[in-house]
Amino acid sequence: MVDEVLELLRERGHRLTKPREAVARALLEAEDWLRPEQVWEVAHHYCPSVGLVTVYRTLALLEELGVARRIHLAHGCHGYAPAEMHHGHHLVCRSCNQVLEFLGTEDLAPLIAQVSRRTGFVVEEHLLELVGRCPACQQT
Amino acid sequence: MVDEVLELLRERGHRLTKPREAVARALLEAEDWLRPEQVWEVAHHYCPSVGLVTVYRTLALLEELGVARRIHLAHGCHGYAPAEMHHGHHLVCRSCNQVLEFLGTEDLAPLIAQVSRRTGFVVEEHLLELVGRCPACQQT
DNA sequence: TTGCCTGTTGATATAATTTTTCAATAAGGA
DNA sequence: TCCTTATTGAAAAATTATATCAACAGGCAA
Repeated sequence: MVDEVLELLRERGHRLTKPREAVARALLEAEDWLRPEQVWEVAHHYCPSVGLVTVYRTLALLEELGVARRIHLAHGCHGYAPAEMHHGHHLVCRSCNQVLEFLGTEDLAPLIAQVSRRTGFVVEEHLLELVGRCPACQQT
Repeated sequence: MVDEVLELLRERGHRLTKPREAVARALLEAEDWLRPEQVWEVAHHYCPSVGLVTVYRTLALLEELGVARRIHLAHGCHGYAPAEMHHGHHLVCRSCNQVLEFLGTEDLAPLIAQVSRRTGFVVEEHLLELVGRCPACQQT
């Protein structure tokens, strides 16, 4: 899994380094999306010397390679999820900020095709965020 | 238009102030979404003394009232659009960052209803972002 | 294996954006 | 008009992300 990413890096002419491996590993083993700083905490475990700056750089690189996906959060900072995990969309609770993934990408295909036809855009990815209140937070 | 917002503010127990009116006016007359600083520039025109901090506070308040909608942009900062304008979604060009609005909310209604039923979430708003390349940027 | 070239890194500084603090101000009811 | 208190604006602080640059290390060639 991580190996495939490292292989991809090499193919594209990037060097294989410990920091990059650590960041890739941290992201890929995530159960959920992580904020850059959280990625850093985990990556740190694999490569103690890794700096936060490199985490940012590597996440951007992984996004470019299609391995990571950037998520836009309600409160302004960014999160990243492994790309294959994020073929679903997310559901954010406005109160407790929990994020639930749900599937349903195929429902959007016709819409995307239509938009693409009308605007000339090549749509490379999409993000559907539903914001609301989870069952627990509705009771407040 | 602005009057309705002011009325809504009063109904909810908020005070009617020049800065709030200026921010509401700036946002409502926008052709497109604006970043907080852009809102400030326009609001400034209606209330020269208004500070950027108040713009942030008022935008948050307007969002709470359902008058403004927060938009999550690719590069991390936020933008706001009048709520009624933003019943469409947006299409972001990865290269030049231009944002196009497009309609199609009704297509999502069944999906939202289904998710709501399955998860127990009350979905209050949604955001669909398509990211890709605009016709001009495809040629690079 | 050794050495070299150059892509990468990490620390620091910097930038950009948003939030907090708090004294002064002004809205709106009495 | 007066009083209470929500609201404001300026400055400071916090947060998040990026730029700079000398030191380092990956990987190819010899």
